[in-house]
This record gives sequence, C-alpha cells and structure tokens, in this order.
Amino acid sequence: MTVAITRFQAKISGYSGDGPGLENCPVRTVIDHIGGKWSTLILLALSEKPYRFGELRRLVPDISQRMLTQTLRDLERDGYALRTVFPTKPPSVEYRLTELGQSLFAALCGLLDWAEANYLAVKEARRSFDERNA
Amino acid sequence: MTVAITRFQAKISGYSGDGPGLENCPVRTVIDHIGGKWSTLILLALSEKPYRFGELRRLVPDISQRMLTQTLRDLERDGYALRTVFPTKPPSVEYRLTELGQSLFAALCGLLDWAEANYLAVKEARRSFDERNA
DNA sequence: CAGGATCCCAAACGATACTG
DNA sequence: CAGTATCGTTTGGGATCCTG
Repeated sequence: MTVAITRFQAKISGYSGDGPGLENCPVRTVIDHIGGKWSTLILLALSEKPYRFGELRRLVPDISQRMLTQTLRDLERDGYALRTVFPTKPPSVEYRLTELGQSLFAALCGLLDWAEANYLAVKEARRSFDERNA
Repeated sequence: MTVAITRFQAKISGYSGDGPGLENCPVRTVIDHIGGKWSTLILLALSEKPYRFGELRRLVPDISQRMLTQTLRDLERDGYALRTVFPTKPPSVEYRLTELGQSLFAALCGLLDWAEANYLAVKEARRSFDERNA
C-alpha cells in the first residue's frame, strides 16, 4: 500500500521530529480538539439545527453545565460554531454550525456510521481480550 | 434536515438518559477510545504496514515508551491490532492491523483528509478568536 | 436563561529506572 | 528489544455556589 505510506509520511512523520513542527501537524491540530468527551456529541446535535444553551443541556442530560459551556467555547474558537446573543430579558443565546462546522460534521459522518455498524464487534473484542488476560 | 434529526436521536439521545444505556452508545463506545492523544497516530502508522515496537517509536519520536505500550494494548483490546511475538533473542514483536482495524482506518480517512484540507482555516479561526477575546 | 468562579477528584500523560 | 513498575505532573471533568 504505497498510498498509505505516502499518507502517513505526509500527515504525520514530517511533523513528528523536534522543533515547532508538531503544532503544524494537520491531524493533531484537528483530532486533538474533537477527541474531547463532548465535542462530537454537541457537534452532532448542532448538525441537526441551531440550539439554545438550555436545549442542548436537555439533549445531552449527562453533561455538566460547566463542560457544555467549555465545549461550546472550543467549538466557537475553532470556527465550527457561531454564538449569537439575543439581548432579551432573560437573555437567550443560540448556537449554530458554521460552514466549516458543517463540513467537519460531514467528514465525521463516515466515522459515526462505522461506529454504529461495528461497536458490537468492538465490545466483543474487549470482552474476549479481558477474558484471555484474566 | 430531518435526516440529521433522525441520526442524532438514533445515535445519541436514546443513550443519554439515566440507566445503563450510556455504555451502549455506539458513538461513545468507539469515539472515546480513539480520542486519545496517540491512538489515531499509531493506527495511521499501522495502516501502512506492520511495524515492530521500536520502529513505531522512531516513527512517532515524541511518544513515550509507556504510552506507546499502552496505546498498542488498547488497540489490541478493541480488536484493531494484532500483536505477534517472535521468540527470538532478543525478542521481536510485530503489530499489524486486523480487518476491523483496517476498516476503522478506512472510516477515519475522511476525517484525516478533512483535517489536512482545513487545518489552516481552523488555526486561523483560533487566532482570530483569541485576538477578539484579548 | 446563560453562564462565571471556585474547589476538588480522577484519569491521562510524561520521566525515569529496572528487567527477561 | 520490548517491555514493566513507580512516581509525579498535568489536564479533563464534575459539583456547587453565585450573578447580570
């Protein structure tokens, strides 16, 4: 698979040495930030339609408000989400995906589909591994 | 986008409530484990061809030997990688992707390509955000 | 309603030393 | 060579209280 060799060299190895190259690795730049516990979930929620803060809390009941705030800030900072404040009383804040966020979501869909199709195999592999190493 | 609504409801919401449903969420089961700092990198390396422990260390110079061991164990446990010990002296151990690992890698490729194509936009978004909130 | 501030814990990660 | 063991640090994340 010469293709894959090229892929790896291009995507990783060139940035793995010493010096300031690490921050310029595309894979790390992007993956590191969607690896959080909640990022993909919120991204997935917002891919549906814009939501307000409280609505997101209800959609993902087991997220703390602290982490919801922080996850939304991160998504905003990376250019994936747009935050709009409506100066009503009490205030209301809407979050929606940007074009960049929508395109990231589209790229993520393949992985989400894979997860849905194969997670049982993964769970079984874990069970089997744990049994062998008991 | 009714499609996305369906996707979200199916993939997340049903598992987000109370009870033991969370461990059965496909998205979390898979994403949580490839969200580590090194998993995708090692997966990417092994997608090229089988490697030995020391070769992987050299390919990803900034990984500690402790984390390389642990990442490889996790990949093995999830059924993505196969570990083969050759009882030579000194011993030599080869890691290669399983079918499951290769199919996960294929599903991941879309995201890796996206990262490569868009990471400059992400970096710029971050810079701009940090400037606005200085 | 949508957070900010603070405290605290657990997990992830890194560095170093040692071994079959 | 390919690990294991131990330690210390750093980060991620949860709980709680407070506010415009």
